[in-house]
Amino acid sequence: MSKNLVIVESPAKAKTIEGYLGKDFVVKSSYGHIRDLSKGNESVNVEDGFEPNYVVSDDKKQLVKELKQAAKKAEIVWLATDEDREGEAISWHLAETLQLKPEATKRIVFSEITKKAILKAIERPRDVDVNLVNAQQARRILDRLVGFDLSPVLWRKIKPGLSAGRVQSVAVRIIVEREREITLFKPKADFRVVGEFVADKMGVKAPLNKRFGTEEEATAFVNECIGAVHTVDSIETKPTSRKPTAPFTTSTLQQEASRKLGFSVSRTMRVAQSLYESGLITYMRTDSTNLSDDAIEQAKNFITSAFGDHYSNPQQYRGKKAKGAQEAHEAIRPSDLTQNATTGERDQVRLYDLIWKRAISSQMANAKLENTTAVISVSTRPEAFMAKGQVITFDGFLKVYLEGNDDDEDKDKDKDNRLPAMTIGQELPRKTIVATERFSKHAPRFTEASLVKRLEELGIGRPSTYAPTISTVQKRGYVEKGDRDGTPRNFQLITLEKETVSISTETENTGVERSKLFPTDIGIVVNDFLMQHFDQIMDFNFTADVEANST
DNA sequence: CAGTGAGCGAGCTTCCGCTTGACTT
Repeated sequence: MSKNLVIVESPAKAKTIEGYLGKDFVVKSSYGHIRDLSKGNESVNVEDGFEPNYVVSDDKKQLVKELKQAAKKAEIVWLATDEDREGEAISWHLAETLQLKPEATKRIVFSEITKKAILKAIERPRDVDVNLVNAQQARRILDRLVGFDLSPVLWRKIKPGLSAGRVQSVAVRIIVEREREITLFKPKADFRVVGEFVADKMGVKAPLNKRFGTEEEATAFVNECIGAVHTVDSIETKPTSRKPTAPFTTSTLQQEASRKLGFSVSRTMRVAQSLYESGLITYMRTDSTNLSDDAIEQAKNFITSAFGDHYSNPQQYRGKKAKGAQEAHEAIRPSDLTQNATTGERDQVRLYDLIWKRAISSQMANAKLENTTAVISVSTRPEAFMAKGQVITFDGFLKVYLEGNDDDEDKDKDKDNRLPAMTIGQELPRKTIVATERFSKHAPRFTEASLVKRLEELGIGRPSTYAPTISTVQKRGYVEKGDRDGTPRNFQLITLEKETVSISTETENTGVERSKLFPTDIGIVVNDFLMQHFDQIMDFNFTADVEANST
């Protein structure tokens, strides 16, 4: 029989690690938590120091029995659950439930699944960290008390089957408040002027450096451009650069799969899970952007041989951690970075492609660009047109990957857009000057993925709960994902062409929404009720502090 | 006399966070 039993949280991880450790080690999985608070009111004794009552859940009874037997046969049990608050608690629950002997029990941690990291962890065992376990218990107990005290109030006052909780109720609040903001929003119009000139036989479009608040001012400007001479006053070229983005965490993967592939957050997680179980990617529930040394080295070799030395820029992404991040795992990356594609189901192929590109590009050089601004004057007015061009002088990471953008107007930000040749003092023939009435836009409604982003910024929820939280608020009927057709809106166009000014009214479609989150009537009623009577629990900081203070 | 409807009581719902399958649709 084996001398050593190692217990980890995930069975896929167990399989990998067993391969690293050899025949003296058996590696088993706890499949997450093995115990939880009991179901009823006796689960927390509020009268007696909030004493929790834990039970092994029915679907874990068989597993606990097996682990107990395995532990009995082993000389040493290694508790190798994740290096975070929940992982520490799982180790403690295992020690209690399996009745492990302290002298034959060791706690080890590692945040990457490489042979080197595992062997190093085995050399440096420690004890279970009681403070971290207590932090987890406080978090668990508080979530139970909040959820199970508030929800019944909603059953009595509003409707049976409703729910409230530290995380979900704040998620609903965010959606409701954004909707109110949008309802109250009054669009403001201004006039933006664009001139089109001819240089080197090419058309150059250049926006004016001033916007006009009223149609009168805009019309006056366009009128005064009749017969004006347009001269190139200055040309300035500035080098800039763009940095690649960090490899994926759960939340950035969900956002990018939503933008680029149109996936819901649950679809992203389902597909990522299947890639993980096939051994193709690292763990998909993580808040860390760290890469293992092995992965960085592998990326460096791949990039150097595929694109050349100057495309490689090995680096670790630190410093912009999400609030409350615990970094028990690596970033999400391909297990083998030299494998640039996978086969199989279409969703898996596409998500793998995204993960590979993001990980590889994170280890590539900055892109170098040159931004050129030509100032084109108007002889009759003090304002000037600003023609902007951009040339990519070295593509760097852009060769592989460019992060998506939530804002449609920024779409061309990274395109090559070269200005035609011009010289200072040159007079440019003018084709047209057009002043267009533009309306300001309200803050966008949330998508599933942008709500996850917001929750993460606020430090609310964890990688394993973003997708379930999004589905809970929809299942309860607080929030609906839906589309809205736009409504037509008129706007004015003032055009100067061939020294003649014309004014026309055009129509645009505004307010089109696709796959956005809308609060329902019941969502609004529940939110307002909770805000009125339990405002402390609805506070963003309260709910985030529960997570932050316990680490 | 049998079926109907009003009224009453009992039992249920619910949290967050860690993991996969085992179930339907």
